[in-house]
Amino acid sequence: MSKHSPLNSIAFQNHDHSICIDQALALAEQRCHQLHARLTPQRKRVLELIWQSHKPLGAYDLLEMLNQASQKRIAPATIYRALDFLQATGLVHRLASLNAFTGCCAHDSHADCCFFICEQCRRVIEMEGNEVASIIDKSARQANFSYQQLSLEVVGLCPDCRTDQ
Amino acid sequence: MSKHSPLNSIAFQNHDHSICIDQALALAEQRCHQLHARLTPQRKRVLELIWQSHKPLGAYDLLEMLNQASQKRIAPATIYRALDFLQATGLVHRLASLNAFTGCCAHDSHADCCFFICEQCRRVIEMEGNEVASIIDKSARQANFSYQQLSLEVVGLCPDCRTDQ
DNA sequence: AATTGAAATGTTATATTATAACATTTACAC
DNA sequence: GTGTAAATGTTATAATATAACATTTCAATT
Ligand SMILES: [Zn+2]
Ligand SMILES: [Zn+2]
Ligand SMILES: [Zn+2]
Ligand SMILES: [Zn+2]
Repeated sequence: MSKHSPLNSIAFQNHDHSICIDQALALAEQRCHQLHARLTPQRKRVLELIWQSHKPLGAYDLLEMLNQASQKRIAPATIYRALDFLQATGLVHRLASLNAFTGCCAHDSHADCCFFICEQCRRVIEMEGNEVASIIDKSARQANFSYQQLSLEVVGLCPDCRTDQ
Repeated sequence: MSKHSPLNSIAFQNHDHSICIDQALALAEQRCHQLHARLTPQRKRVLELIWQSHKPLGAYDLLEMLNQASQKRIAPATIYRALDFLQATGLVHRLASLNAFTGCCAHDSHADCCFFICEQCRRVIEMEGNEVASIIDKSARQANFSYQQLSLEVVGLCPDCRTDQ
């Protein structure tokens, strides 16, 4: 359960992050091809920036990074459109509690993810396959609530940062 | 399990909401007294506005309501300070996915709440005592993550709205 | 009752995040 | 190559939230 893959939520472990990046980009190409969606250079660039680390980035962070990298100025709408696309294709998540965006690490499903957010170093891991969804499902059924999507954001300290205390 | 109480998350059921309001305000008085915190008229007014329904309100909604009710103009900072206080005393929750605030319905603990949000009528119920926290706790231990607080927001359709489809 | 220090509120300005509306360019199917 | 839809550019603005400092209110102490 700890093979090196961005899909295993290894953000809190020491790892060769270039592999995360490579895999994420490869997945993006593949996914977009399947969906007949266009991973344009701009969208790809945004995805690359998001994958520079496991720390979520705000839209204006991305904007600044893009504008420093090239000469031409880009406007917020451009970033938000790229982010909309990446979310729609399941390549990126928005973390509501941070107003920030992070690459999707999930193997199977982009939905019903659970995020552990380190409040100190800001790194995030994405937990897949936890039992939360099924519990919520049960609970929703009891309440006669038709559950469509959930977002679970857990704040705390990652292994590194908790020992630094 | 369905006695009338705002503390039972009955937002999706027909109920006499004035009882919710009364109980919420009574709890607020009691809680603030215990904590030696001051439930000033302004803070109380904000809490009353939030409890007017089970639909979360944005800070600027509250601002507008306050400013229409009285003559003197109030600035955003005032609202946000009241909201900060109400959150700190555990009387109000902020729903990150909505940028909005809702009265706390929890019996015991203000923490680790789970919200079911109707995407159509906007009403929200707060689920307490579900098993999510313990699962997250287990999952966090496995990941060596020291979990401090979680927020779970589930979007879907309430019983009323799902039949209206 | 006057003093006083902390808490609460007022006030002004500004930061941060996100979207609307319309023009232009680009890529692809035909 | 032409037409069309998608993508991007551009400008303006909406929506949410906070910073910084002045003033007022409250309650404890003298
Ligand atoms: Zn990595
Ligand atoms: Zn950390
Ligand atoms: Zn009610
Ligand atoms: Zn509803």
